[in-house]
Amino acid sequence: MPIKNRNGEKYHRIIAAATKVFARKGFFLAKVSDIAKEAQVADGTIYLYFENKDDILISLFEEQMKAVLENMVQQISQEKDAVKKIEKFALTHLRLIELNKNMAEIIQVELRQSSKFMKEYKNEKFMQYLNLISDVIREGQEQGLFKKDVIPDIAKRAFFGALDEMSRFWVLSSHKKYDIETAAKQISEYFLYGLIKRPDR
Amino acid sequence: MPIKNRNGEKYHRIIAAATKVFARKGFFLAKVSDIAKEAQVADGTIYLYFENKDDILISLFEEQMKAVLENMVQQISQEKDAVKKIEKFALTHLRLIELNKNMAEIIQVELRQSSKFMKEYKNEKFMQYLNLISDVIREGQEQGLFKKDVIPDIAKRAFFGALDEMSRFWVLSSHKKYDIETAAKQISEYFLYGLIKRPDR
DNA sequence: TGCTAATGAATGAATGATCATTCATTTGGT
DNA sequence: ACCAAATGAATGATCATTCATTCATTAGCA
Repeated sequence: MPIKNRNGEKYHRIIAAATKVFARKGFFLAKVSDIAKEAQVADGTIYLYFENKDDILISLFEEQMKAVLENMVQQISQEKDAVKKIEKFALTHLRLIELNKNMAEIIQVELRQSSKFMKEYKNEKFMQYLNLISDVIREGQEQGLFKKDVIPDIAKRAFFGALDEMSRFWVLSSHKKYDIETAAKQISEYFLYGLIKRPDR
Repeated sequence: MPIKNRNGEKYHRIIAAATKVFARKGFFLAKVSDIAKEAQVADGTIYLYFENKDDILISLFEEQMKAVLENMVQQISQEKDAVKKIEKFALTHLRLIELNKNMAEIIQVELRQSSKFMKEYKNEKFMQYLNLISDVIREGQEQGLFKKDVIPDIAKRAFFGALDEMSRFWVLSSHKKYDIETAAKQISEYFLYGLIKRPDR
């Protein structure tokens, strides 16, 4: 009954297998036995490490978002300038997607659903990730760099959403017409300088 | 066997019921019998109008996206200026969300999944919707208004993603801290003029 | 050291619950 | 009376989860 060994290699093997299988089929169409097969364990073994199927998904989020968040904090802190931080965020985010498509796909698709089938589960880590953006924007405003009428809580979602939609495109269509660097550059450019040639204001 | 009456009132009642139920529970957790109950028909009646559960979802998309697309084309064509068109797009998109939360939720969550469990189904209408944005951007570039180094196929996703993430927030958190008009204004402002106070270029 | 007992991780077949779908029957309109 | 439309109980397939059993490892003891 008590779940054991949340650090053992088998635990991680199952997480890795689940990441693959969920990405391929989606949470609902993925069978626990698929995950077991992919991880090369017996079906029952899964339940020595996880409470149930939902718990696999939640654990997977927690594990990966923790890593993603830490990495982003680290990357951003290397830059002083708010403008550079925004650019770095975009680049780091898209690179991450490139690096781990499976995880990206799960975060995009299943994360969205999570609130629907896991009433209790609030994605704390994700909020923290989003708030990195608004913090940078506030910083830029304090430095007198960014317009003060920008609402950081709206801008953070807009910026994240832009990156996220771009990565959805990446993940779903297997062919990359543009490389990561170009996309990241473009998107931060839009947000920082706008589409218009010579702003009147 | 042959499905009848794709225009009858019962057909539309079922679509409406499905929209409600899918939005509440998500596609996979929604039971066909839930939809039947909501539509006040017998379970079996559903199968007089739809091939199967998937077909309900697909039909629902087709119906609603058609309306959404037509409406947006109409709204945008009212504006001459590319800048105004962008602003109008944002406002119209978010208003639509506000107006029909259930549909918005389904489009956001289930649409994403669709490619995973309906291999054949390519969301043509959605691509058309996205392309409205890139068309406007190209138009703006031709008018000499928008920067020529903006890549319309990237920008369309960025802009749509920004709006979409905003509406996800709306749909999931029931409390609206900011009104539609403010959000739409902010987001188009970011894209058009950027976050930075006095652009050097 | 050599032997037996105890442990608990791992297994995978069996269980039981849950629906999507079907179809024999009924209803209601003409 | 006829026929299409509608019904909803019955069917059968699909898994998530359980649990009796196996097996390798460790502990205890002489």
